[in-house]
Formats: sequence, structure tokens, C-alpha cells
Amino acid sequence: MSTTKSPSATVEGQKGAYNPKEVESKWTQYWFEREVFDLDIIPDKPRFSCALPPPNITGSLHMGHALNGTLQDVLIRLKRMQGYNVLWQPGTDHAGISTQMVVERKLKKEGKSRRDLGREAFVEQVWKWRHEYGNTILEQYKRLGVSFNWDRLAFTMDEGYVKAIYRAFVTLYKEGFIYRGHRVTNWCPRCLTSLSDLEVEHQEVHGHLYLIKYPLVGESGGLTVATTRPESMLGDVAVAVNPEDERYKKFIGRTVKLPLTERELPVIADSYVDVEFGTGCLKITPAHDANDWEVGQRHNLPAPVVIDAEGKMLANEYVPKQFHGKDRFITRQGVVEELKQQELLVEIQDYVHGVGHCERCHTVIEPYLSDQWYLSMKELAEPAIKAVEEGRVVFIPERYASTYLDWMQNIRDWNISRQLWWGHRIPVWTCEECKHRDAFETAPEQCPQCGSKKLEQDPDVLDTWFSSALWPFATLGWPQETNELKVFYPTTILSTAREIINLWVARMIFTSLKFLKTIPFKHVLIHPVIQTPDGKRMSKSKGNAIDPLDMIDRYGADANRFWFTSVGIKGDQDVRFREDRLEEYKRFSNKLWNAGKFVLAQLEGYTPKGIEADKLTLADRWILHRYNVMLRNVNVAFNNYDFDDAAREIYDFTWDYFCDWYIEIAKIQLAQEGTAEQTRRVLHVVFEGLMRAMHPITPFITEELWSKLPKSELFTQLDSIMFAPYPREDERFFCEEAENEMSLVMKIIRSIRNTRQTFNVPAGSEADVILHIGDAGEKAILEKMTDYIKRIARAGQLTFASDSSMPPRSAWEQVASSKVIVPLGALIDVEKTREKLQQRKQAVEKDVQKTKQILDSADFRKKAPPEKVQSIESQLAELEKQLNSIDAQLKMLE
RNA sequence: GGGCGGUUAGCUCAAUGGUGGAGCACUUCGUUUACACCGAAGGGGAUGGGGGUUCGAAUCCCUCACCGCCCACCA
Repeated sequence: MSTTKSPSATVEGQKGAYNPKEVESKWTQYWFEREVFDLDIIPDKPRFSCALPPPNITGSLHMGHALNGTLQDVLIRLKRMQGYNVLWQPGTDHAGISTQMVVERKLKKEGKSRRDLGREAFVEQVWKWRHEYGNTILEQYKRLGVSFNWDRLAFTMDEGYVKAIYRAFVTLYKEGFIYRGHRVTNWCPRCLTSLSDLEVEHQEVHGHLYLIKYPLVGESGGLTVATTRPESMLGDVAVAVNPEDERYKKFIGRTVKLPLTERELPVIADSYVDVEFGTGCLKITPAHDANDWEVGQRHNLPAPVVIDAEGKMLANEYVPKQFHGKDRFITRQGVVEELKQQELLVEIQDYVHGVGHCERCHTVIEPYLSDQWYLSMKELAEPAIKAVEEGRVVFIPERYASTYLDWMQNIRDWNISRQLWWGHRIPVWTCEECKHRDAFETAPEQCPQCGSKKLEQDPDVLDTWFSSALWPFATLGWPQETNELKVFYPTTILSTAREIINLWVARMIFTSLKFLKTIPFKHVLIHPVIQTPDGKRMSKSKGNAIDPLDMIDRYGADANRFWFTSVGIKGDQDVRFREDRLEEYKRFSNKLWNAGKFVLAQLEGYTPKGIEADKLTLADRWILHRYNVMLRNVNVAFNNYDFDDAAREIYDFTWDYFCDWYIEIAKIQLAQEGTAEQTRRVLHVVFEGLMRAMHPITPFITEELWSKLPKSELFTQLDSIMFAPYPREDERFFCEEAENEMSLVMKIIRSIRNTRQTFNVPAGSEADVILHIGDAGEKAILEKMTDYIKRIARAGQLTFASDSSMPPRSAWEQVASSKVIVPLGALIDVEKTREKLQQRKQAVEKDVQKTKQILDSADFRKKAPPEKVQSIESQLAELEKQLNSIDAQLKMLE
């Protein structure tokens, strides 16, 4: 057994207060020195595994990471203690666009661009950056105390991981799921790459709807079209109307002149046109609008390109000279001016509409005609839909299943190519000689068809999410059949943010079903979003984000973790950040610390021994009951992912039951020879168990206190509390009797305190108390507890009266069938007493009225269950009895 | 445009259809040797509005308002 030393020895100079910083750095260092986080595969145990959503290497820890990291760590630590074979796979994502942006920005400061360096040198620069800064966020995670398997850090550009990506790509390619598509896609003119639909953020923009007249050729009049992007009209090839539209039927097949140019456009009919919207005439610009592209395809129209990749107007025959090379938004103004002058601008309406922005740099997306690699989704989505519909993959809260299903059921093909340099280069090579094109897992030396060595690899890289999609199995070594895959796959849970359900979760599900023939995880936990104190979205760029590291500095990691746990994942998922909640849990840490100090002081030289049930006092039996009830509730709550319930159970037990009541009673019992020994045993059992019960939530403080507690032989051999078994309730200690008896004692004590305060009995004076207890059984219980009641309620003499009469000038309170009487004698303030009695009378009268209302209401007696009726009736009787007493007392004062 | 979530004490949140709770803040008292980052007591609420179901609604149904989020190819 280790020697027991007061933990305050480690926190000198601070009376009583818990110092989280010191304890946290001490144990972080210890944990890493002992390598407690290294993976240890235990055969023949059930598994619990989970992959950390890999943060971007450019990232820094924000509230979402901290919250999600905590929730996962709570489960991981819990399951580890419950004897599961546990894996928590950590790692980072190379984050294509983000990382390329960061390094480009850095180069820009040095006056260079990536083109100056060339592809190879640039990628080298990014790697350099990655080695220098890429693990920042993981270091920040350490402050939170997360128990990743740190020896298994993965990165989406690790050698093995890259093999997985190429295996996946080539397989999909050979099976025909990946194809080259020529069409209009989302394009960021700043990042100079295409984007998938999910990487486009729709923001509400206050813009304009321009109504422009296209004159008819060879006759007077014209058609008026509506557009939000007049500059794109230069690429128009037709005006479309709905074939059913009576207003325009007659124009179909005629010709209009495109303003600002000499071009003539046909008027065509297409049911895509909405008769209700705008003028009912739609200009068709196939190269610069995804829908127009479709219309153009249907009608075999050309697709002239007028805007280039950087969002500037092209210098070609479609664009009037004055706009050549001009930015798209400047051109918009120019086109509008020109139209005004030619009196072809019919109207400008204010118009609020959703405009796509680049998720990374917030530039307005330009629909852009290009060749991209697409993944055909329909067939791949089907089994993934089934997996969720059939409950093999379960979302928690379950409502998020519909977010997923809605997306998957309306799935569109996925553009997986990006025109970037940082990422996984698309493993497709084309023979320069015979133009044969194919995908290869490793670079081919020669063309398999003609043998030529002149092969060119596709310049594009894969969408970052293509590699993330493989995360749960690629990190475990797939496509190799590793032991880790065998032991830990499919994983148990995935805990993540709701905003990436489609972007990431959906894609892991379909890739896993495709390549592993099984689901990637059983439960998908969707955690809440922490908002600013006034309910806004936290955003680094807006400067309203709260840094979790600051909060850890200020309140301690455990306090932060406790708050995250108490937030839970079930209820409201928009959680406002409130610093006073952290304050609360910091105080809780302090409370626990001081309780620990007390317990440790009592256990000096103590050797753990079993509890002897027949020697327990009421208070002992009561706290053991409460303790085991708490354990039961906590286990149930965790099992259902009710983190908030578990946190509340632990908080309330610790503060309200253990500290406020049991420790106070223990002080009395410890001073008496007959009860001292069992009290120490109970204190030890409960407090030691409480440390283990809390450890998943608050690893630092529990590790510190537990390390100082006397422990049984088995436990002293453990490197850390994290390997100790998680406590479960022992039903033998459930004791409703103790619960009832103790709650009676507590009620009486509260009543004495209340009466003293109400009548201003000075705290220093020990007022005598008379108890008239109506029930003989209750009286017996209370008589046994006389010493405790006297001490805790600070009573002088405590006597039991056989009738309810009381000395004149007494203050009193009714508790169930009993009366708590405090004779005040000379202490009494007649006016004050009368005032208080009147107040109390009013309160009781209000209750009487309420109760009568229930009883008198229509069919209550007829239809409510009899036991309910009876209980309300007895309540009424009780209240009326109280009223009588109050009246009697008032009379006595006259 | 579609969908989801929320609206309870001054603030942040709890409450199997049965007389609405906690923490913070506020008021009063208190340094009793684990803790003043504490203890004790207290004040404070037509549960967003309006309908409906029910003996009984914060809770179930309808509707409106406001807040937040996701999805969406209506120019």
C-alpha cells in the first residue's frame, strides 16, 4: 500500500484550492512516460473502437473539436475501464485546399507564387510546412487529456494510406464507376479549382434581378429575360420559354438579337422554364450555368465560353472588345450601363437570393465548363441507404438519419478531381503515342497497349474527402488484411458534427460497404454546436470564437470536460457558450478536491477492508444506497449515450449527498469509537469508487486523488486509474429503508434550520428544540439520530414531547405528521413572528385553494386513478391541519 | 423553396400526462478544524401567442410568431 500524503502538499501556498495546471501537466507527462496510451490488443474481449474525425493539419483546436474530443474520450475511457479491447484511432487530414492556401499565403509574403516554384518544389514546401506545423492541433488535443492511441497517429498522406486510396480509385475506375465528364461545375476563381456541391456554401445575398429586352429579328418588339448575372449574357445561345406558356407560344422558332453583339439567337421551348418566375423567358448560357448546360445539351446548342477560370472576360469573338480581360463583376456594371444606353434594360429589381461561395476562401463560385473526374453514385448509394434504413447504422439523435437519407436518395454524381497541387494525384496515365488511358495503383513504366514509355499522369488531385472517405479502414491497414482490421473493424461509434453528415459520414458508409462489404461503424453520434453567448455561430474570421485552450487555462481541463459532458448530445443541439458554466465546474473540481483532502486525512495509515454490513449506521447504509443508485444510473446513462444524465448524477451525488450530508455525519461518527472504523471503510469504498466512476469525465483530478488513496493489492499494481475496472452498482447495498429514514432525518434537520433562520435565532446561540413526532416508528428513528440532529442543526437540548402542545412564545413548523418546535422565550420578536405566520398562512391557503380546485374539477374523482385522488385528498387534509395550527399560534400571540 | 431543432425564473439549462426544478445572479445570516472556489435560509415562473384532445397539458395535436441550423439547379 502506498503512503498516504495530503495532496495539499503538492499545492503549496494555496489554502484549500485546487490547482488544475499543476495536476494536469504532472499527469500528462506521467501518462506519456509510461506509454499508457499505446495500443494494447487484449485477445478475447469485446471491442470498442472509434476513429477520431481527422482534423485538418492547418487546424487549431476549436470548441467543436474540444466537445467532440471529450465525448469520445469519455466513452473510450469508460469502455477501457469496463474491460473492452479499445482502439481510438487518431490522425490528421492533409486538407487539400486549406493547406495549399496557407502555404501559398506564406509564399506570397515572400513575394513568390506557387507557379514561380513549380509543382514539385511547391509540394516540397507544403511537406516542410506540414512537418513544422501540421501537428499543432494534436498537441492542443493533449491539453484536453484525450486518450488517443498516440502510437498510431495516422495521416492521409502516409505511405500505407496512399496505397488504400489508389486501390479504391483503381477498383472504382476499372468497374466503371469513375468517368470523365464534360459539363458545368462549381468553380472557385480564386482557388482555381473545381469543387463538389457540398463544398459550396449558399449565402443570402442582396442583389438585383435585371430584366433585359432581346429585340426580335425582322419585326418589332422583343422578349424580356430576367437574370441576376447580366455579364453571362455574352455567352447566350438561345432564349427559352415554356412550351405551354400561351404568352410566348407564337415566338417559338423565331429569332431574337442578343444585345451588345451582332449574334442572333433562336427562341426555343423547354419545360424546364418556370412560367411563374420572372418574365417567363429564360436566357440560355450553356457554358456558364449548370441548368443551361442541360438545356443546351437537349437542344444541341453550342456552348461558347466567355468567362475564364479566374473570373475574367475572355478576349474572343463573343465578348465585345471593351470587356476583354475585365473582371466579371466590373463587366456586370459595364453591361448594365451599355444596356441602359441602348434602352434595352427594362427594369432592375432588388432581389435576395442564395449565391454559392467557396467554402474555403468565400469567393463567389463561378459555374465553369470543364472536364472533371466523376464518381457515379446511384449504384454505390443503394446499399448505403439500406444500411441506415435497416438500422445497421444508427444515428444518434435518430433524426439525423433523415438528413443522410434525403441526401443519399437524391444523390448526384461526385466530382472528385481538383485542380490543385497538394493532394493525391489522380492515378490515371495517358499514353502520348496511342492515347490509351488507364488507372494504375503504381506508376506504369510503359503503355500496356503499345509499350510506349511516353506516359503522362493526369495533373489533377483527388478531392480531400475522397481520402477521408476511407479513414476508418485505411487507418487500420486496408487493403492489407491486418490484425487491427480483424480485431477492431467495423468500428463501434463515430462521433462527429452534423455539418459533415453528407460530406463525410455518408461517404464512409458507401466506401466501406463497397470495399469491406460491411458498415464502417454501428452508431453515429452527432454532437451539438457551441454557439457564442448571444446565440451566433462562432467563427474565427468574425473574431467571436472562444478558444478552448484559454478556457482550459482559466478553469482547468476537467472543468471544461465536465461542461462538455453535461451538454450531452440528446437535447437542444444549439448550445450557447456560457463561461459561468465553466466557473461552476471549476468550483465543482475544487469541492471534490477538498472532499478528497478530508477523506485522505481520515484514511492515514488505513488498509482497505471490506464493509461489515451489521455494523453500519443509518447514515452509512444511506450513503451506500445513494452511491450504488448513482452507479446504476450512471451506467445506464452512459450506455444510452446520455452523457448529460451521467454528469448530473455524479455532480449531485458528490455535492448534495456525499459532501453536504455524509461527510458532515462522518465527522461525528469518526469521533466515536464504536462507529469510527466502519465510517473509514465507507468513506474509502465510496470515495475510491467515485473516483473511478468520474474518471472518464475528469481524468486529471481523479488520477491525482486516486493515486494518493490507499488501495487494495490489485489496484496498486496498475499504472493508472484508467486501467482500473469501472464501478458497477452492488444491489446488496440498495436500501429503500435507509433512504426513507434518512430523508426523514434530513427533513427534520432542515426544518430546525429553517425555523431558526426565520425567527432570527442568532447563529451563536444553541436554541433548544422540541420534537413532537406523530408516528412511533419515526420517533424511534429520530431518537437514534439525536446526536446527529443536534450537531448538524446546531440545537441545544433536543427533547421528544408526547403531545403537540408547546411552550408559549415558540416558533414551530409542521413536518408531515410531526411538529418541530423551537421555544424562543425571551428571544421572540412578537411582531416578526406574527408577520412570518401571516406569510406562511397565505402560502398554505394558496396551496389549499389549488388542491381544492383539482378535487372539485369536473370529473376528477370519477376518472382519475383512485390512488391519485386519495393522495390529493390526504394532502388537503394535511394542509388544513397546518392552517389550524397557524391560526392557533396566531391567537397565542394576541 | 423544402426540412429539422429550439422558445420554461434576470441568465444558462432540467423536468415517464398528475400541484414546475438546478446552477449562476439577487436578499439575509454565518469563519462549525475538507472547502468562503464554502455552508444555511429566502425572494423570484399564467412554461412565446392562439386554438384543440384530456378529469388533468411545459409535456400530445393544429396554428402563428421569433431564433438557430441543414438541404435546394428557379434564372
